[in-house]
Amino acid sequence: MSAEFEPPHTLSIFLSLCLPLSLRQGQPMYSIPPGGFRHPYPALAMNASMSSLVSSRFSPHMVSPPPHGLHQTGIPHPAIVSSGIKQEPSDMSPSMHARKSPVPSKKEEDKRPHIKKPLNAFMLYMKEMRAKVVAECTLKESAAINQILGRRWHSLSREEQAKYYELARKERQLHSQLYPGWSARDNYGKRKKRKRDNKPDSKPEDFSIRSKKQCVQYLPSEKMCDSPASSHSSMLDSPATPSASLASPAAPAATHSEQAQPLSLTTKPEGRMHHHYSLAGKAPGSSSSSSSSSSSSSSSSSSSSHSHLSIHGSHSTPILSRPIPFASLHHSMLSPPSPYHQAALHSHHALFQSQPLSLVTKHNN
DNA sequence: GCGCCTTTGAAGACC
DNA sequence: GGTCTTCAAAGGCGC
Repeated sequence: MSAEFEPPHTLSIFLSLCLPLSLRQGQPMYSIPPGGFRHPYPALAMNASMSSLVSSRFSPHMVSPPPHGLHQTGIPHPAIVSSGIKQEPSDMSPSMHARKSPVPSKKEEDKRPHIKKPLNAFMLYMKEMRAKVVAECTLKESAAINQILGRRWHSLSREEQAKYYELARKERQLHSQLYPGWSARDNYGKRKKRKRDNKPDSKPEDFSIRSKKQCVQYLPSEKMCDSPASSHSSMLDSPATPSASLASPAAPAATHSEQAQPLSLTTKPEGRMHHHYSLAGKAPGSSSSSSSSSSSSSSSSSSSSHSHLSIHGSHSTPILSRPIPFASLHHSMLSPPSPYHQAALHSHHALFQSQPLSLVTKHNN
């Protein structure tokens, strides 16, 4: 029923969640990409200002008042796609009914609309900036674009990042309001992600050797795209090896933010996109990991192309297992994950700028 | 046509 | 509690 087009509670939720947002004050938070925009919460996109507040995750046809439009529940979430992954919710009859049936059969489960995860801050940033980078760099491959965006992300000011953190937080809130029962776990396995190294005969060091292309090498010098390239290049290829920086106790005051912050460090061994350092008591170059340019990712035996940096061992021998994005180094280590920690962050700003390479090592208590 | 690549962040799973 | 894994977006490319 279209009568439910605008569930009051939904609107109020949206308003309470999103309107206070002091995003996009100078510029549109989400520029409209060539292909049209996708709105995260189309049902809530009542007006221009609102729609521009939230990220875009739905195709235009979703944004404009759909003929059959909204689900009976009146809460068509952008994150909803029909069973298949990466599908546009064309005939969407969203989510809610998935949750209505308490014990869905397997068949129903397959039909169950796919409620996507809310975008995190970086994803929101990417969505906004992708087109820009594509235009600037004439790059098309997302892998390359994402590399650039990743570095740009870290070059953002605290305030700028905070905007996205805040938006992401609100998105999560809204998402949870709309889908109280939803869990990220619901989407597990729906992506048919890459096959892990669970092949019985795959050696530990094999999993890093992909027959497919490693990834797109983005050439910084060719374009004005992203100067940081040179910086991280110098940063990570520099004598100051990751281990050196790892050894740095770093961010003494960042006690709070150390929690569960995925640490990343991507190195760019000449000509390669990255390889992974494993510092678990071994030198980066020793044995499995970075000895060759074969982009060996030793990390954990089961780790994928991006496992997290984990610092463990005797609390003094950090292990770097996640590909460490050049610029992300300092961010991961020094910057709080969210605006919630901005205060503390603020005090670290100077350090952040002057000490790009440093890791927060866990000190045993 | 599916999956990988690549990025960061959030959250679930696991130990 | 700490670590690991998966997924979210995106589009070119390999198989």
